[in-house]
Amino acid sequence: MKAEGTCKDCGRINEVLSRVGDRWSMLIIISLGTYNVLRFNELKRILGISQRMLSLTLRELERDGMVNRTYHPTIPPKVEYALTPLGESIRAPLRQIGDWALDNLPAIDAARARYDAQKELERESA
Amino acid sequence: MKAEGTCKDCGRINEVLSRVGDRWSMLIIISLGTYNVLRFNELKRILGISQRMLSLTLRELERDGMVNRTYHPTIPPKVEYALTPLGESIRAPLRQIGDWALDNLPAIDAARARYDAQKELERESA
DNA sequence: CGGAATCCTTCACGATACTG
DNA sequence: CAGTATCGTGAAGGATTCCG
Repeated sequence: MKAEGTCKDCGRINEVLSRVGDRWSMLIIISLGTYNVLRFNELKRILGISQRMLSLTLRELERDGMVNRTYHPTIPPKVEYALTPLGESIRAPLRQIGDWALDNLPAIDAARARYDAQKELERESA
Repeated sequence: MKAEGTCKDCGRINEVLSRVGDRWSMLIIISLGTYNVLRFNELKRILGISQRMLSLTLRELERDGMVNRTYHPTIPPKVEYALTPLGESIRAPLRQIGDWALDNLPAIDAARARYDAQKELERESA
């Protein structure tokens, strides 16, 4: 039972947001946006991601049409990854969130400090 | 070992993005943005979320200063949740992603269909 | 009504080893 | 080099029960 009471596309939108909000997908998109083209092990080294997760995440991104995979049948083999136009197009809204995060991290940290201090007081008075 | 090779704030930004990308956090923010004020069980009913996850997620959002919790010591008790200004402020960038998702869902679906069909062909030829 | 505590299952993820 | 396959663990999340 899903019960998306808000709107009927919320499920799909959330699906996309989950993909974007996913740790590795986002970092891969950012990296490819920055370097344009990267090989498998370059991404692996840059992100500090396990082979397994990199392989899985890249496959998802490729399937969703966000990333282009180019296989060069040389020896040793060489595989290059780049953003598709679709992948490029998500960078702008992604940056919006990133900018918001940067702008509001201090506020979030302050809120957390307040919250934790308050809870601490409540616990002492018990 | 975290190894954020991209930028030093990437860890924190990703933290925020994970919160936003999280299924329930996002849906709660959207719901509170739509209805302004909601009680615990109203949110529960609207979202089809378990008590446990709703409680945990609301606490996180409150701690981060995104959501305001108001306790009315009546009988029976009544607790109301609403967005703080900080919570309100994330709605705009969130909408950007939502709009992107809506606009590009057909492209994503098409890409998936292409990908799956291609993989199917490859498997047949084996 | 609005939670907190407990239990239990699933699975996301990393580490490791193997292959073309 | 660029993966796939397998295994083990911790954490996420639902169901249930109890409490102020």
